Amino acid sequence: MIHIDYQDKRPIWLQIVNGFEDLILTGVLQEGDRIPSVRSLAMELSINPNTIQKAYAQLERKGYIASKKGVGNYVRKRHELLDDKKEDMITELTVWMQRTAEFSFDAEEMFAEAKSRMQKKGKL
Amino acid sequence: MIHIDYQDKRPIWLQIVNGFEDLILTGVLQEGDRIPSVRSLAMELSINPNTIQKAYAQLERKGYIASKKGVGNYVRKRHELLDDKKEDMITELTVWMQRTAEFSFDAEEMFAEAKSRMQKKGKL
Amino acid sequence: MIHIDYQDKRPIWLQIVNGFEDLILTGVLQEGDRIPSVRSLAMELSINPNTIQKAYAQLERKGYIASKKGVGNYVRKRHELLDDKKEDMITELTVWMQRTAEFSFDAEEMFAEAKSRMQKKGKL
Amino acid sequence: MIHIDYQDKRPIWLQIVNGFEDLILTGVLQEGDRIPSVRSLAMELSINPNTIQKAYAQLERKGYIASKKGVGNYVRKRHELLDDKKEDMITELTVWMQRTAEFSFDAEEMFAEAKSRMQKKGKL
DNA sequence: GTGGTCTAGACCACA
DNA sequence: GTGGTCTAGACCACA
Repeated sequence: MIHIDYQDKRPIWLQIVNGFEDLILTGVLQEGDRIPSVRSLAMELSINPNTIQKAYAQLERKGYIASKKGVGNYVRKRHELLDDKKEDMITELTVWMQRTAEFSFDAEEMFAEAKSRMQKKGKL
Repeated sequence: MIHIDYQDKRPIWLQIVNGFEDLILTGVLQEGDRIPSVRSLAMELSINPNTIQKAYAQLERKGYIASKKGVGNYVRKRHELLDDKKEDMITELTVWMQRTAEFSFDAEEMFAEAKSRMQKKGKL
Repeated sequence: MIHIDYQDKRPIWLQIVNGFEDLILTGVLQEGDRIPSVRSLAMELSINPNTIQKAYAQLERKGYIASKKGVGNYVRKRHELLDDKKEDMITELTVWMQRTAEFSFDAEEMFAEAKSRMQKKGKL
Repeated sequence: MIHIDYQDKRPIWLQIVNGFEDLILTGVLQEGDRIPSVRSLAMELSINPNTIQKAYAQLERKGYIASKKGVGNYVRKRHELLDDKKEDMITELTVWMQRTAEFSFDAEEMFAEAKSRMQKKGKL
């Protein structure tokens, strides 16, 4: 389910957080599903349990999962999470757009260019 | 000229690098201009000279400035740097757009929303 | 593995960078191999950890190694690096050749001479 | 006669040394010619006389010029200098060739490539 | 004075 | 323990 890339600059705990976020937001993991226990995932990925613990704590803080002591960790409702994600991504884009203005770049033109690159990639 | 924010997650040397990049790319600092000496900027910002040194070494590596022992640091030609910056920002946007696709978000709609937020900010 | 020559004009950090470049390009260090930790190499060579740190940062920037906090430094893929090296060496040779032209020397003749000196050395 | 490039990574004194070496070896400056006095060249290039002094001392040490106190600096015989230069360049090439061997590159092929690049440049 | 290198040692995030 | 950042301070070449 989760894959760790040691070349990736992100710390391992963040890769795990982002991995579960994606699985939940894309619907692979559904509301109410149980995710692996700290210890079993630690075994599976050959990683220190502390690192998994840190990732799960973060996921809970962000509202993606709920932990029940002695029972396990469960995926929470997805709809609001998606809205949050969208909101975050719009904020990101707005910051990006402010920078284009700073350097007098044409945001529309760059948006079109990015879109065409997406399509080329899709065709590969 | 340069302002350090200790709340900022970025290390100090990176804030300095980014600060000068902006000053150069926006044209505040022109080709051939001399930037403060390692020691004088260190004094001004109450920062260790080694940290400034690291930032300046990075700026030289990226092609923003030319360092000469016993002389100082000078701003280099700006045109190519701007092209590089634009290219980097398009790449950033393409990555962002790929994520919208992942979650089945509508990139066009979000782009329009970001644009309208920009305009609102401009009116404030 | 690495040897520091205090008579060498190059700074220590550069000697370390060049040392690892050679070990990687010649295949002594293979893709995925772990190189010594900053502290252990510092101890071994009786050098300040900061100096090793600087060398490793440079190696990462050049694409030779990947650094991970709390994990270590690992050798990256070698093929593209070799191509880069070859390209650099051709550029060097081209510059050399331009100088021969400047003084009306015969590059072919000098190339032959260098080759014969190589062979003599090989026989020693 | 001499031109200083502040973008050049070489220190100023070395640029002056290399500048005169070229002028002498290419025959622009002939045996017995007088080169500018320390002070006049310092004035002309807007450079500290100490820097010129250092360059001239180096040139004398290498055998390119002879200084006569209170009279000036004069160019020495050229033939042997040219031979020295050629010898130095062959040594350089031999070192380069040893590195090709280290990485199992084909020196002949690279030599041909460098030559073709020279020709392309010549045609521009 | 100016940039570049290096040591000694501290502190932090990550694992 | 491991890499990354930063301070304090010294020394060197260059100008």
